[in-house]
Amino acid sequence: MNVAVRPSRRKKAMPDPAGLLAWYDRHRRVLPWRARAGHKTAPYAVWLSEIMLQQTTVKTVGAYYVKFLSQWPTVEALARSPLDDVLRAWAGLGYYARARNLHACAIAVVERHGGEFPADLEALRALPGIGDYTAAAVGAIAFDLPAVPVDGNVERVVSRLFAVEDQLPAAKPEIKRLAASLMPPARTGDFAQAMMDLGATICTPRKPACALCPFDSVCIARARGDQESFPRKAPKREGKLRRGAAFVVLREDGRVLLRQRPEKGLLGAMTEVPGSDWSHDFDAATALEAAPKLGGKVKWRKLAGEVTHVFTHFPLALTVFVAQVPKAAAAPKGARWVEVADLPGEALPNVMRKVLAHALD
DNA sequence: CACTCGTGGTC
DNA sequence: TGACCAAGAGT
Repeated sequence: MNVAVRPSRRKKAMPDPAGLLAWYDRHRRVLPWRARAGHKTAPYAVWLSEIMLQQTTVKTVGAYYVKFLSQWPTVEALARSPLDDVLRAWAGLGYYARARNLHACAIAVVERHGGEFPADLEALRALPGIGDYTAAAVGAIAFDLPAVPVDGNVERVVSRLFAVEDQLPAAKPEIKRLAASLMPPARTGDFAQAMMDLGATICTPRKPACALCPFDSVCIARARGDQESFPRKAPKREGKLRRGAAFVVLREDGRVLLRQRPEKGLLGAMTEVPGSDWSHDFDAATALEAAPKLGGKVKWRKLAGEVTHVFTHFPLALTVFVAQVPKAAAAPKGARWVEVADLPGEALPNVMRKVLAHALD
């Protein structure tokens, strides 16, 4: 049998990870959690950065990362700290289950692993808040384990390199296989960060800078000229508007009434002003039925306009009511009075900061 | 698999 | 200006 392959039908050369590593050595970004070339960031710091970077931009994470590392220099310190302190420091960063899992993970690392992150993918994957991506990222970046983390950047790079036609998320297994096929025999941590830097700076969602890409000559989508069409994605449907009421109670001594949200679910365990449920059929005419009970007669003033906010899966419009109460007014069960000057330090999600700004302006 | 879960920046 | 996107995990 003739096994010769004619040049015209020869497959394109495979992407060479060594070329990517050489590109990385010249163009790697300087980031707060990234050690200088040839050095390793401590596993705790790698883990902290990876949790914060989940679905969150590098720019946004920067200040939070520095603050956390300063306030909790070790995993033991974080594990010892009350969850509420962690939530206050996390306020504004979003996806608050990450903060709850971060704290739970710190405790688990102390209890299960003596305060040292395990250099083992399965053990990492078993910790709270660590999924496939983060286990591979910490394993590779902190320990150079043979693992390829696949995030949105890597999905984009790989789907273009190989022109993966299947839509996300169905294409994830294939993209993971293809990504793993590129893994170099060493420097897996640098390779992981190189793929992400490439996706963030060259292989961008729109107008990728292909001429500067180390994979330029081997990228199938680039050869076809339809790079921007990858990765293919299923259209996502939009959430319906929900409405609700928020109640800002201002006591004569300059304090505001706050309470805690339920531990799970939307904005779980975070602080809020009292309010109604948020629903599609909210009726502003009966909104005051949800007002906090303060004893005696309370005169509610409905503010003009609404506070709007957009969550990932639905937009929200809140009608804000304000009331002034005497200094002697007691807080309802589960609520507490907080000085206006102390509001910045509270575990208030941004939607609640918008409400307070609207009411206290 | 489909859905929940925040926020800020970009074009 | 609204839709998309950002180092995803849990259920």
